[in-house]
Amino acid sequence: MSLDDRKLEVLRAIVEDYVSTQEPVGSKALADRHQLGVSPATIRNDMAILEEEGLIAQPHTSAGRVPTDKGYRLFVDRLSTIKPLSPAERRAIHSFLDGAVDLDDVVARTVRLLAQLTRQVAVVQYPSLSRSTIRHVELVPLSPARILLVMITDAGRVEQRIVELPSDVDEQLVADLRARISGAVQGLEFSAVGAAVESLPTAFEHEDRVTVSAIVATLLDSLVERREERIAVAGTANITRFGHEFDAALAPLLEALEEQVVLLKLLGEATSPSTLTVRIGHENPGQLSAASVVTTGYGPGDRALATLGVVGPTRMDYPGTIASVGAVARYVSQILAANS
Amino acid sequence: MSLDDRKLEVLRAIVEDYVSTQEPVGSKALADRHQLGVSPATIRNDMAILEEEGLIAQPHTSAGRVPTDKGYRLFVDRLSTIKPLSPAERRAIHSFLDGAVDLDDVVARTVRLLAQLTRQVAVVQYPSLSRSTIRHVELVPLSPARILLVMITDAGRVEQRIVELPSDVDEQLVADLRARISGAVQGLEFSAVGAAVESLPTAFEHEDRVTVSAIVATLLDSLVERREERIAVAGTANITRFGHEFDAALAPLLEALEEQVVLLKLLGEATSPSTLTVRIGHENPGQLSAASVVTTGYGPGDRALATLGVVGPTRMDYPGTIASVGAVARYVSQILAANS
DNA sequence: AATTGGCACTCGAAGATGCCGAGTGCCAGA
DNA sequence: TCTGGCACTCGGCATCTTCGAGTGCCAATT
Repeated sequence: MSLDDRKLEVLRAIVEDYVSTQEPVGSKALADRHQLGVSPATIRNDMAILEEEGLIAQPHTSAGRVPTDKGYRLFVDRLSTIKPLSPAERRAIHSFLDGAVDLDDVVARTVRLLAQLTRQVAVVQYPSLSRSTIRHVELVPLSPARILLVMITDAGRVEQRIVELPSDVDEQLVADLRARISGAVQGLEFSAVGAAVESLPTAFEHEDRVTVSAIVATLLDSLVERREERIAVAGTANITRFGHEFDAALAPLLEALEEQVVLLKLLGEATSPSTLTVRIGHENPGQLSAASVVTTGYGPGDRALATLGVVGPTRMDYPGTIASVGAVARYVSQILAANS
Repeated sequence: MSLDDRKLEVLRAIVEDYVSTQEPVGSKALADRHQLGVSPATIRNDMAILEEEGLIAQPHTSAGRVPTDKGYRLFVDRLSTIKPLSPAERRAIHSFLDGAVDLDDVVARTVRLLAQLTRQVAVVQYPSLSRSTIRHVELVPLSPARILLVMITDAGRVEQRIVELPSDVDEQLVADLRARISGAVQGLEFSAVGAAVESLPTAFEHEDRVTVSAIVATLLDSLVERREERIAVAGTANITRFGHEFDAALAPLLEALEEQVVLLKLLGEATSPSTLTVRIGHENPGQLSAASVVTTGYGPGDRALATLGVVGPTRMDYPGTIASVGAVARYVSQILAANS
């Protein structure tokens, strides 16, 4: 027996009720709260079939039904319509983000906004260096043997590193090198920088090559560094609302949220802002197999420089969360585009 | 009746047992586990007096005693000796912090180290700008109407801001201004910068004053900005170990740890690394009245630029925590001093 | 063939009950 | 001042009972 429309309707009703009440839902409650036009007994038969299909389950014999991960998956893929944001939510997004003064501020505000809108845990990756292009490179001599290397990306991100040189270096050389590096890499993607600067040292006098190599090496270093992937998290206090399934699993979850590595895996590859990824329950790596994750990419003008999203219980309001994540990603992208 | 030595010894025993077992401790257990040389009955009499003094309390009639905030206070002030760190802990501190490449890295490592050592929540403030001195100021023209302002402090912190100018400006003026600002503020504390640059615009041609004022204003701005007080937090997962008192109060605690304002109040004024502050229970502001906080200042060569510390349950291992916080602060201070 | 009402059954949640024992306070004696 | 003895209190725990929500199945109806 296949799943006719009414059975799917029953599944949708179960998901919606369970999300809002956080309690297993029974056939009677369903008949009362939704206009399905059939009696509880009929619904029971449908539920038996949905259960056979693995879409819903009973926590224990005399309880109502709860959607399984598979059930949520079907709901998200085929049954849910995008819930439009309320005017208040739209206003919140604009007023929250409009005051941002620089990139750090944009990210900080975005993550807090998302946490507040979705009442879940928000995660925002800083625009990735490797996918950004270089707007400007600067070398500033601090002392004879110390140089400040500054890089500015098209997303407004400023990276700086202090380079300790093996020997003193004169200002003329620095200025010269600055001009050459600038010329070589301006407008390039970071991922292409390596090839572009590789041959630079050979253009210099032999005695200067050590110095030049040191600077070039640092520049390359900072491309692969830990800071390349900074991540902001907010709304961790919301996990207390995730429900009793998490009472025992709080520690692993909190640990996961402090681990860069886990978070990066979580956010995954940046997708275009118009595509949105939903990962449900066991579709996530181990520590997070009881959670769902909604992510999408963002960046100036639809170029996905980084990923943002939220982490919540599998029993989350998918349509609402999806709408919020999408709207925020689009608006942040606009702001970044305006600032370039 | 005053508190003779044995009663204080009983209090110490109660604190130590309660900290290690997390359970109210009774007279019998005390007599068994400590060599007090008296019988349980005697201990009971002593406990009755300690209770009258408000140093210990009974959760309910037929339970053992638990130290009150006042009891912990007395324990910390007069009964606890500093617990020397284990060699393993010393090694951990060194190996953890020695690999740090720059200030951000030092802070990031410190906060994780503290969380790991104390198994509590660690909080580290970035070296405060206003108490730092300026090592270097740089102005980098990015485009005709855009300048990058970079400031480097003696703690190695690099602050940068992009200044949008009202009109184009030529490079000569920028270079000139750079030299003047540099001369005026180098070596000064940030808090003294305002007075030092105030009169700068008047030294320029009338037509340039608008530009100069804009740059000076941004410079002053960045002194009072939100980023002035960045704070790193780690070990939030440890709150799950804080005990059942916190089960209900998890959300407020997590919220407090995300709120800059609360954290700043928590860390308070930076004290010298040799002084250490312990705030117990209700001595803390509202949301944290169930927690204890151990903080101390740190900075290059005993100049307290910022504060670091840990937040834990009132029932914490004070001697151990105090030793860890102190040792970490001292070592970080050394590292900062070495880098200046 | 699908739907429905009826009905017996299951089983967890929530109380009620009773016991156990840790811990106390008090007292009389050393 | 300390100690052993003793009666008392009361929370925790295990056990038992009750209650009812929810189910599956079946025979009757459409």
